[in-house]
Amino acid sequence: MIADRRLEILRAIVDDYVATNEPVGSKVLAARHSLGISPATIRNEMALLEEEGLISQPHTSAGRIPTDLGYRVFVDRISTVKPLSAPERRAIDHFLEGAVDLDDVVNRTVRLLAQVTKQVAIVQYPSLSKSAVRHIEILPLTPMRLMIVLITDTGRVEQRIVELANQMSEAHVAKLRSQLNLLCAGEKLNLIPNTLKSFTEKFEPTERTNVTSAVNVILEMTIERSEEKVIVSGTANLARIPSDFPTSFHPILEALEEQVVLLHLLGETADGTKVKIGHEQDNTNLQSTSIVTSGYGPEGERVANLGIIGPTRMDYSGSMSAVSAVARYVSRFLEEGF
Amino acid sequence: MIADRRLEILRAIVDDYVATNEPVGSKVLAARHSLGISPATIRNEMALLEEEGLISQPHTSAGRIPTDLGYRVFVDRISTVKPLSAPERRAIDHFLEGAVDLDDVVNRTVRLLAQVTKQVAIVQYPSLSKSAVRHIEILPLTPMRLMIVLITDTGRVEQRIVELANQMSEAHVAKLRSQLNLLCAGEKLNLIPNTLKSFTEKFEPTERTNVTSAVNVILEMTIERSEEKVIVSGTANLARIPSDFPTSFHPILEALEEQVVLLHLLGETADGTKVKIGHEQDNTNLQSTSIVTSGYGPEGERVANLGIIGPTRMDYSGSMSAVSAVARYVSRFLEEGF
DNA sequence: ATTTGGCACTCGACCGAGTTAAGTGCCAAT
DNA sequence: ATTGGCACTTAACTCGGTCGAGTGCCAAAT
Repeated sequence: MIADRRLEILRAIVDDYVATNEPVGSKVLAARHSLGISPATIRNEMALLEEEGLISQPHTSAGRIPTDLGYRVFVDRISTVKPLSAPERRAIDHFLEGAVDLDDVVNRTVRLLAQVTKQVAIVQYPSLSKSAVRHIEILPLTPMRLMIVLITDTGRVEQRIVELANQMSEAHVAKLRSQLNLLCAGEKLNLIPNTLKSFTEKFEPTERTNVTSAVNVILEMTIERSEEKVIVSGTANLARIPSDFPTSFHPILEALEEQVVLLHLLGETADGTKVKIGHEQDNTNLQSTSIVTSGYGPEGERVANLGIIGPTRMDYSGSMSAVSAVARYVSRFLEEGF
Repeated sequence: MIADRRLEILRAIVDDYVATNEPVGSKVLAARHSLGISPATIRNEMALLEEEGLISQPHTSAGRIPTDLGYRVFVDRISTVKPLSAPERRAIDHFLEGAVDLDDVVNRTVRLLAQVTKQVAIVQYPSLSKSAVRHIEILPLTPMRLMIVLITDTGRVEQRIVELANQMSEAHVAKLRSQLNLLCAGEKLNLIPNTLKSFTEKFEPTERTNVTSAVNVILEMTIERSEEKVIVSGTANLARIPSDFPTSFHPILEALEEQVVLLHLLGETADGTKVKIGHEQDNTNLQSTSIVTSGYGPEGERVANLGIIGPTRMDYSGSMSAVSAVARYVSRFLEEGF
């Protein structure tokens, strides 16, 4: 069990280091924070903290900086929820007013998050697989071509074009449309494959090839896109980081352009705010960054994640508050429908 | 009139400087390029080039680097179309195979462009105002709420939700839908406001308020979004630039996140490949960057721009070839419909 | 009239030695 | 257990000196 005082010192180190980006020594620590304790005592405690692997020295005659483990302890045991400032509060309470569609919601959210946290923000689109079909629209473009539009109850719209093997009359298209909607409307996307299993059997043999092509495309739309979409904002904030640039910079920018990597970073969708620090996350290129995420969506069934990514040396309290506040607000907004 | 030989020297300077990122002096110039001329003569010519403002010295005892004006002359008078390499050629010929919708086309394009040019690529979505309505779909979500989906012939889909003042029956919705499509199908988006001018008059007074709300939303969809969408890829390539980072970096990343700024950078949509070098473009934060753009879209009526942005010190020949090849290819692809 | 080699000059980049300041660990005293 | 004192370590900074790439100019050569 680590003594309380030692934790208090760790907090002071983290605070100072985050603020100044410089290894912090015993003297300044004693001066800046009034811990009624002399530098010498602090030195002793620091030696112990180092033994426990929570802090380390870049070189012999320098101050200490927190290790990943140190940040972890800080996040889990020390950091308190930092209340948001009044302007932040206000921004979060209003940023979605007048949002016009899902794209708009997601865009506003990611921008706000980047602005408030001064980090790179990431927002995942509400996952298709957990949302439900609102409507399927079929439009004949030419007699041999259909456009299929899938609209979900989260307001998302997907469209796809089907090439047909045979001509298809307006009447047949209308029949297909109404049958599809009859079956699928209100159905969760992940259940659609099941719902449509014996769908083609309702049609006469001559129509079947066409219907099958159409159905296949619809299935693709529901499944394939469960590889979800992610958007990013605030990359400019990276330039604030004073780290050793060319080295640490390229991989981060690269990761931010790869949907797959980002989805992996965001991780499992779940309630609550999660923090991944440095090496805790397995992407070797991003081991000096930390990620703060939170699920969002209707109560009980979080449909997607949002979060921020920044240097391990970040303001965890502030970031966590902001991320969870934004997640809460977006959830509420989505629940009410817009 | 500038002598040919002097231009030849300018070309050599540009080539070398782009390749090495180091001011180039008379001696290496004579060595690397076989211009059958001694360093001393080159020095004389360089002095003249400097007088004309095409090159400059960072400090007295350094080599020369091209000025913005120098690059301009290079681009206008010297640079030859650099043929694409075989792999580049091949990549460009196939990158759109199997593209599934407009988003997909734009995404693939921007990524390819970034990859081929090793710069940051920017692609503007085909502009709505110059495309035409394919279909307008109206879906009743609840009796008091409609979803309107607008599909254009470029394959773009926009959706919006309308809150109604009064209930609206299925039959009325159907009437509205068919009337709208009758009038608007095939119509250019920018003509829609005109087309719908006296549209409401076709309806009975009791329906009018609802119809008006719907029409207003449609008008919004056609007009408001003429502020077009732009997407970016290859920001990671910025990290390759060896320039004085923190200074020049932040503003670029910032610009890349601002749709408005990007649209301004892309400039007017027009045929042919255009180059803007350093100060030629008025954004004070981006004066050490150059932009290579080209319009794309169906022959004769280019509907949008695409291009790349990079340091003034860039491979203009290569970039221009790549940008125009990609633009040509995408145009063809869009023309054929996909 | 051009081109060229030679030469003196300039100025940033690089190197090494010396100094400084921050910080530590340990020990003896409180 | 805490503290002040002290010797020790080491990165960062400063400096003078050297080096080398590059220039401009001039007189000789073509």
